[in-house]
Order: sequence, then C-alpha cells, then structure tokens
Amino acid sequence: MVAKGLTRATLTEAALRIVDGDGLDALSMRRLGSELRVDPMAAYRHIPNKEALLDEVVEAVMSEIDPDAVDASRPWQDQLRSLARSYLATLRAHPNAAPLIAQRSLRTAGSLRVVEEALRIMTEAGAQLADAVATIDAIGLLSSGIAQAAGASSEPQGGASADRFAGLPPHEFPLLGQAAHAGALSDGLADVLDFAVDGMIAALEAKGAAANERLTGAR
Amino acid sequence: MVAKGLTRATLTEAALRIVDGDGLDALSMRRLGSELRVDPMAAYRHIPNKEALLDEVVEAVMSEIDPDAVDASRPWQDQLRSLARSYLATLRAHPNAAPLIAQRSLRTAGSLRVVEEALRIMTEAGAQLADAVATIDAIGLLSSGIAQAAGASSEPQGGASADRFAGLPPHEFPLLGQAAHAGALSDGLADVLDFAVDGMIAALEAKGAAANERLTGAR
DNA sequence: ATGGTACGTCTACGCCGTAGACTACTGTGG
DNA sequence: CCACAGTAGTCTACGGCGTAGACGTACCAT
Repeated sequence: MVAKGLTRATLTEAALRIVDGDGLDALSMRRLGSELRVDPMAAYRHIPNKEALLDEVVEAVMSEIDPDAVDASRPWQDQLRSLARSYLATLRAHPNAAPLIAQRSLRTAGSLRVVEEALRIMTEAGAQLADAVATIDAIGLLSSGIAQAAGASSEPQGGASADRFAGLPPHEFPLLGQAAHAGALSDGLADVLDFAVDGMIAALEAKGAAANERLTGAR
Repeated sequence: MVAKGLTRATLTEAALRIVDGDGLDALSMRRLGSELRVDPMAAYRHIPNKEALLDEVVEAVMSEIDPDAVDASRPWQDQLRSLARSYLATLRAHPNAAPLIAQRSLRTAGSLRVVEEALRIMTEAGAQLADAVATIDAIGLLSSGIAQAAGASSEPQGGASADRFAGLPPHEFPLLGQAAHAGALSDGLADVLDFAVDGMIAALEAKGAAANERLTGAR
C-alpha cells in the first residue's frame, strides 16, 4: 500500500495552500507531508530540496497572471497600466508568498511571458529597450514590495501601523504625522504602483516625443 | 570572570557583520554568541528575541543614510534624486540585509528622518502630500528590491543569470533575448531607480504645473 | 516467475530559537 | 564591613527544522 500518487504539482499546490493559509513560516516539509497524509520525506522523491519547492510555488503564482487579458486595441499606456494592475492583483491574492516572489521574480520562467508582453507593448510604442526593461523591472519590484508590505502590515495587528506614525512627535515629523492622519501611509500603498507607472509612462512619452522631433526635424 | 560588557549595540554590530560577511542565513544566535566569544543565550539578557535583533540590524543600516547630505540650494528634483541615490547606495552596501529591510523599511524609526526630509522637499515644491508619500514609498520599495536582487544574483554563481535569458527560445521571447544580450537585465538594475524617480518627478511636475495654471487662471 | 525500478517510510544527524535553573560578580544599605 | 539583591553570563534541555541513507513494497517488462 504505497501509491499515494504524489506529484510535483500536488506538492506545489499543497505548499501554496499552506503558505496562503498559514504563512510562509508554516510551510515546512513535515507540515507539507501531514497536509498530504504522507511521510515528510516523500516529497524528496519529486523535488531535490525545499528551495526547489519554493521555486515551484513562485512559478505557480506567477502563472496565474494572464498577459493576454489586456485589450490590444487600447493605447499602449492603458495596456501597460492594465498589465501592471493584474500583476499586482495576482501578487495581492497571495500576500504571504510575496517575499518569495520579491527574491526570485525575474528569475522564474512563469513571469517571462508577462515581461515579454510588456516589452513588446513598450518597444512597439517606440521606447528604447533599456527603458522598457527599467519600467518592467520597476513594476515587478514595486508590485512584490507592495504585496509584501500589505501582507506584513495586516498580520501583526489590525491596522494599527498608521497609529504609530500618528503618535510621532509632531515637531520632528510634521509631515509624517499629517500623512498618517490622512491615511496616506497605509491605505495608499496600492496607489503607489499607479503613480509610479504613470510617472514612467510620462517619461517614456517625453523620450519618445523628443526622438520623434529629432527624426522629423521639427522644433 | 563574567563581565564581557555585552550591549545591544555590540550585538547589533556583530549581527550586521555576520550578515554582511556570510549572509542572512548565517546569522543564528549560536553563531552570534561564538562571534562575541560568549554563550549564545547571553544575547537574551539584552534583547527579547531574534526578531528584535533583526529590527536592530535594520535600524543600524537605515541610520547610515544621511539625509542632510543633500544640497538644499539645488532644485528640488536634484535633491530628491540625490536622496534616492544615497538611499540605494546605503542598501547596496549591505545587500544581504536587503531582504530584512524590504520587510520592515517603513516600520523602522531610522528611516523616518529620511522619509520626512523627502516629504518636505516635495511638498515645499508644491506636491500633494499623497503624491509625495507615493513617491517616497516607491523609492523605498524599489531600492530595497534592487539591492536584494543585486545581492541574490551575485551569490549563486558569477553573472550567469543573463546567460539563462540569452538562451531562451528566440521565437517566443525575442525581446527578452535581445535585452539579455545587451546586458540590460543584469547591469541596468541600478538605473531602474533613476528611471523611475525621473518618471515620478515628471509626474509631480506635470501635476504641479496643472495646479499652477488652474490657480493663475492661465490657459 | 523474476529482477529492476519507482515511490513511500523510517530513523537519525546536526542545526535552529529559546525557556528555565544556576552561578559569579557588582554595587548598595545597614 | 558585610549581607543581600540585582545583573550578566552559563548550562541544559525541548521541540522543531531540512535532509541523508537504509529499508520496504508495489508495479512493470522480460
């Protein structure tokens, strides 16, 4: 009586379930085994070590992103914004896995489709490849950072992190205190990505416009 | 013969030395003890648990940033750029500690001075507080992400990460392959921050200009 | 039927964070 | 001057971790 039919996919699925439900620290090989009603060491028939399992988890999350969801008929700016939003939304669906993704994001194969798609959108709009890479890097880094921060702040207590800033000595930190009272520090995290993306779009537009003027001999 | 004169500061210093030298995983209470030629449990006379020690390490790194290094006579855009650069430079000096900072950055007191300073620069230039917060958040998140990625990529092997992308099937990922060959993926990480900051500056300028026009009734 | 192979199990090793009892020293009030 | 309380470092031990290596057991092709 062996044949529990364990596979890499089953393991990954269970691992992600544990991480989502009980946090990254809760994911141990022993816990994984008990989740699947199997000896902890059984996993090692399918993965070389825990690192590989974590890679698989990252891969699983990243493959939830659907790069084809963007409407190709919209202007490239909208496409880029939409891509960034779905990237962030996916990460926010797995806040506990965000630290993993922050460390491995660009190195995992699952995100390559999204990256390629974003590069296509921007270069077809006339952007330099290096600028496009910078933009998509920034989007990836920001998204994982935001998802991570959002996950971390909600776990310890409720939303008391804003209160800590609100209690700062107002003479030393007037603006921070003000921002805390306005809720800008805690609520606005998701807006950070939009703001940054808009900013980078503006920069790309400016560069593109300058290049066009140079080409057409205008100005 | 007891009196080794252990203090919180000594512990923090040794901890950071271990992290910088041998990586985050190398920092264990036992290792910390042996580094200071002291029983591992001795640390617990000065800190409640390892979490607190990690907080101290983050604090130590953050306090290396000197927010007064920016030249107040320069335009606010340059001040912001300079602040962002010194933030990133500090984090890059401790790449192994970057994951810690990514998780705790805004929650630690040491970074508050920098944040306050950045908010002051931007709001004095006419930016909305919420936009200023978004900008500084993005700078913090990007910097820690960049420092972390830079540290992670150099540790496993040399710089072979670019080669992995270079070996991708060119039909599926033409732009990624191109970017890899151009070195844009690995070398350009530091430029990402500059690019994003420039973009956000552009956005702030645009918003400011629009607000000014509205105020003066121009256009 | 038999031998090989894939998969799950078991035991054990050396790490980890840290609780709790113990010891040696220091500075203070009688 | 001394007892005594408090402080700082030590020791032992517990439960948990990742995983190496030996061991069974069920299947499949010969």
